[in-house]
Amino acid sequence: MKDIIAIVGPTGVGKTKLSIELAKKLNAEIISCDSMQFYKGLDIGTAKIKEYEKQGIKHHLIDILDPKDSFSVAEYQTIVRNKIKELQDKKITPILVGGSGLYIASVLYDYRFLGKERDQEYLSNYKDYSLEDLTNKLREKAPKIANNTDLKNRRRVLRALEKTDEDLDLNSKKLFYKNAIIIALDLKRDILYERINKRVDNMIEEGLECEAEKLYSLNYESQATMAIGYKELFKHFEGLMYLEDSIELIKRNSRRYAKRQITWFKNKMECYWIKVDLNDFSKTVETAYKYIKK
RNA sequence: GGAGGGGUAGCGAAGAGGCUAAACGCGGCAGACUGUAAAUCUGCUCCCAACGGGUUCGGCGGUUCGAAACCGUCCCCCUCCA
Repeated sequence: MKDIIAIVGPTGVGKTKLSIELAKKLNAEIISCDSMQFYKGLDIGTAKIKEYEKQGIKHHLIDILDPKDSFSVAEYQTIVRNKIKELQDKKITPILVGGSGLYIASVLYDYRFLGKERDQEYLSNYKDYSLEDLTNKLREKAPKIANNTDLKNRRRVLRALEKTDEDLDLNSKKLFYKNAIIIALDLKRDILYERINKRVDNMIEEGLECEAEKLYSLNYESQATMAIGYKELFKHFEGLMYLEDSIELIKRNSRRYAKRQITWFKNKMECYWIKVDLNDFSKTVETAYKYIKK
């Protein structure tokens, strides 16, 4: 029997549904691993679970942040590991559910955040530097780190500039929890994409535009405002785009996101993959349950 | 019937004699990613036994050392006039 369960997969496969079904069978509570569901007010666009859908199952790490707050994986790791301990002490099985690969990996694997954290002020010094300038600077300052950095990625190069050699000595291949299981949900690509498209239409019907407008009116630039489903509508609010085009963009970005998620789970984590049975979801639940009991 | 505009890879769209298997965007695929991660970034996408070869830019026929680009002709589409 596994004592920590993670349910991962691309957006729109049915992670939430499976997590509830499993939690009902186990003495379990759910910990969200969704980098956007942390934020209050981002409900429709992040497909946040609704109160009645929870069916009495306790959820953690949802609505813990204000949309203008910033957050980091390192903080997340600490909070969640503490939360896991707390639940286990109470003999409750934690089920981690979400699609934010790095966040999940940071908890489940032996990720260590030893160096300096990101420093917005420091980074702003380099605002006007070209990528080339930045790479040269990095090569000069820390050649070892430069060799381990994607030098075509401006954001990475910037971050690398504030890294220390401690960051190089990282061991993340090992599971942090020995008895954890990662279940990854999957669907045939075209079916997944179709579902994603439909889900976006539903979100619009449920009032995503209104929700986005509220976020927009805060007039903040933060991690939350980069969420898919919101940033595209902002373009419409700014008069740069027709509503229909914004909606299409949301669909496109969601599809691309799903694809990136699949790449991550396939290559960065060791998962038990389950093809979701859309006609008979109980079969999917059964399969997952079997893996957990092993 | 007359006058214009146009037909380019899965789609949209550049290209107007050699540097073009053909920009760019979309779509698709693969990948990277340890402190912004729903972010950020990279590669591939005509066909093949593929560091080489084969077939392309509506059809056919020309001009030329050389054409997607020039000429003729035919087919199709759009706009306007009758």
